[in-house]
Amino acid sequence: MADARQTLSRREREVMDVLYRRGEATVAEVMEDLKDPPTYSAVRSILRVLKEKGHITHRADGPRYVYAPALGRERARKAALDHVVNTFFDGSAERALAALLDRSDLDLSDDQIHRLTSEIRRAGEEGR
Amino acid sequence: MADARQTLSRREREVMDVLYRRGEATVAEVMEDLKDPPTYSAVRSILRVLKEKGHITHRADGPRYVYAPALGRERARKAALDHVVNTFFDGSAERALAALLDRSDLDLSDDQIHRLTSEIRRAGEEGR
DNA sequence: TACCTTGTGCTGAAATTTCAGCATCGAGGC
DNA sequence: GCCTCGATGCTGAAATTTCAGCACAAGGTA
Repeated sequence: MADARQTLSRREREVMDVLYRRGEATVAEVMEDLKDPPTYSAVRSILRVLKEKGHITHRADGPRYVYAPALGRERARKAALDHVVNTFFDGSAERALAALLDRSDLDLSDDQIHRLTSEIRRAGEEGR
Repeated sequence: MADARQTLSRREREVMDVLYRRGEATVAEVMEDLKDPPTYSAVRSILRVLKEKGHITHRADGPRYVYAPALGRERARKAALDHVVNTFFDGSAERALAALLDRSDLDLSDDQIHRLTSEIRRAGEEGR
């Protein structure tokens, strides 16, 4: 669902971002990654709410819980890209591509260039 | 600022997204674009808060106000892309690129393929 | 002029979010 | 066996967000 993210509060979003970045995380790990972390209890509280809302799942790892996003990373990636493309690039994936290519940290090796080039070509030929 | 977005509440974010999408908008236009809009007053209230926080500016267009993001679209685009790349693609612009190329709505013409190919090549050669 | 429409400024309260504290439970060391 | 550490479940209150209403101003029109 594309707007699952939309319904999240500020803290909830921050926590979800951590989970997406790490894949899964304990409460302590979430706290580490929050730029201005509240208490342990507060983080747990937010995780509980997220669990209730169905945005995350948790499994027991020995004595503690490990939390992970309920939505697969693939779908989340697509949703996030969609949102950015629609909001900031007039829905044009091409423009988003161009902006990505402009990033200063994009250091492409010859191999990568080759691979991307053929991917672009393939996408074009398939008429997708 | 990359985390300007982070400090926004849910509604505030929704409104900011509308403004980024449209470039600028009146209160009525913002309402149109909100998927589940509250009253006119409520929207205005949020805009006032956003203005106080410095996230938006407004200019008078005849009898009414037209609101626009304070941060230029270019910077906002970069920040948004950065965030997505860092959160969902392990900081790898290449992976984000690949995901973008995978989008079903990316229907590249030969010209576009050509242009993108040379852009990628240029980026690689420049060692950026 | 009187009136209607459409906008703004401001206020306060409902609803939600955010947070911390307390009680409890299990594992491991002494 | 007992105690401590580190975890969870739960509760309630502070803080913020969200929202709607009211008063007022400007422009257009009969």
